[in-house]
Amino acid sequence: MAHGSATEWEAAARAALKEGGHRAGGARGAVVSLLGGQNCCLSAHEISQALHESGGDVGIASIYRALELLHGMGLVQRVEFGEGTARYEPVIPGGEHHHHAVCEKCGRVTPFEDERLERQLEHLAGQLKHSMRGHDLVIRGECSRCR
Amino acid sequence: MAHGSATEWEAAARAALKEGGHRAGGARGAVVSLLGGQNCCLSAHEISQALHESGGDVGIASIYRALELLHGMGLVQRVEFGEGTARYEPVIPGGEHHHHAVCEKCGRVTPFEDERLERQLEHLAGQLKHSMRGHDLVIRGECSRCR
DNA sequence: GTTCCTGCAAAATTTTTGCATCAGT
DNA sequence: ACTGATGCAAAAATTTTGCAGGAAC
Repeated sequence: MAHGSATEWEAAARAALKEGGHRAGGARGAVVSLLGGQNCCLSAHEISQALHESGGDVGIASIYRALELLHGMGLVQRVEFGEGTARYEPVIPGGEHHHHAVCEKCGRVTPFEDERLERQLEHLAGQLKHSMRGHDLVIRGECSRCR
Repeated sequence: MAHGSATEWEAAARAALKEGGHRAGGARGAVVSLLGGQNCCLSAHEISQALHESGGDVGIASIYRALELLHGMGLVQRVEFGEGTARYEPVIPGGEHHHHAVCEKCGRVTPFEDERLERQLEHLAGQLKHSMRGHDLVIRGECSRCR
């Protein structure tokens, strides 16, 4: 079973891009590298900032375009925590998933995973006769530190 | 156990507003009435349109303000399906929850609920030492019609 | 009469698009 | 060279805020 490490994702993403006839130099490659070294979600603005700090000079539009492409290929997942900005994180298709607990007080995001939950979601999707290309679960409340 | 009907929600919402010293005439009352007759989620724009069609004349800013207040009181839940716009739906605090399966092809939203899932989420939040004021689950895929 | 609410308009954000230029194969 | 990618700037869309007038109590 796939373990889903960040580096593995980068390799998978580059392979999938090449497979689809897409180049991965310049801006798109920078986004893939950055996301590959990331285990949780980033906003477009955070990606832009991180790349600038690494010396790269990437237009925000290219970041959105790269994310849109990767999202369409199922390589990144888009999540939204109610801040008005979307966040993106790497996902290996068929690999393991993780979910997010968001603190409404301090904004901290705690990722977690649970195999039983995954199985249950498969089961529920089956009951609805709905295919499941992905899913996203957010628990909102107060984190262990703020309580 | 609460059954969570729409009308019940409207009564609960009006009571909670009065309790909190908030008025519910004009724009805010119109939003509460509309949401009360709704079993699933609406965007701010859809609310605005629906109210205009009912002859009401409600500023979009007041809709956002009403939703913000209701959200802060835990009476509406904010969900986001990756369209770039937020959607809002009535929730009775402590009442039953429902979740959403979104079709990536036709956009149709299928609400569903599952008691076992709720219990499992409680359990997971406990493990994380995270309180759970609310949660939101979206399954993305293709609906029964599109498959 | 006082306090809160509302609508309009302007502003702030986030995301998308057009287009000329540049880079990868 | 050819095709696709990039960056800039402008546009579009969504959400928030300021403020003067109006409604509720």
